[in-house]
Amino acid sequence: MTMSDIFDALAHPIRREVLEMLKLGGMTAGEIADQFPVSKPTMSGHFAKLKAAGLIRGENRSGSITYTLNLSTLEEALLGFMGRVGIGSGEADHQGKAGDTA
Amino acid sequence: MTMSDIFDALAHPIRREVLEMLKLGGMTAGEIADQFPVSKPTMSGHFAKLKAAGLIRGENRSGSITYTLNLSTLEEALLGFMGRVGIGSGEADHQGKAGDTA
DNA sequence: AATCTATTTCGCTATTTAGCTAAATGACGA
DNA sequence: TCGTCATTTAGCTAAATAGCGAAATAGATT
Repeated sequence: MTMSDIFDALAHPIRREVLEMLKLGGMTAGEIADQFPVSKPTMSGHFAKLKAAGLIRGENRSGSITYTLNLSTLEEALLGFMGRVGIGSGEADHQGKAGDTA
Repeated sequence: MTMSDIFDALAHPIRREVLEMLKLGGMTAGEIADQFPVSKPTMSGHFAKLKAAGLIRGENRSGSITYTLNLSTLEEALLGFMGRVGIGSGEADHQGKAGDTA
């Protein structure tokens, strides 16, 4: 659940797409896997990374596993990083704003 | 400069830290490299990736190279992705800026 | 030109990641 | 229990990534 876990998880296009799909609601591992041209074990590995990063949650529901998006983790990580590089609301850092001498 | 380039660039902690450092202003390659416990050739490789992703710009200034943060690329990518997963303004899919699936 | 400094490119090795098939696990229905 | 479906784990290979030291390049300075 560290910051690096999260950015590692986001590094793979398939994993980013999985997150996008889950935006619309929970889906089972199989349903998700069917949308991608890789094997199910490979997809299972992607799910494991997303789960390790805290970006999705798996719920065991009657024989299959439904994954749901954990939006708050993602939001916290991305907004936090954006703040640190100076994007968005000024809650980035407490001292000098960008723009002074290099 | 694709979406994947950007997220690949963000995957490495050193590269994320470089971006944070540059928030305060431009720095030369050597100045940046001195802050990290890896060799200069290794840092040079990190700069190359950040540059390929469009996240920094290098300016040749009197014998050394000053890198500056290209905030707009980063902002566009992160806000775009956040929009796609449903973070931020309710608008989910704005305009696809990256059609990469590789 | 010769040299010095800053940075990158070139080989090279070690580690990590992504993908596969095959086998194992877990839950469910007959 | 037996078989079946859904998913994960195990074991492997190929490719990508990160790191290094040595050498090459590019600008300045002498």
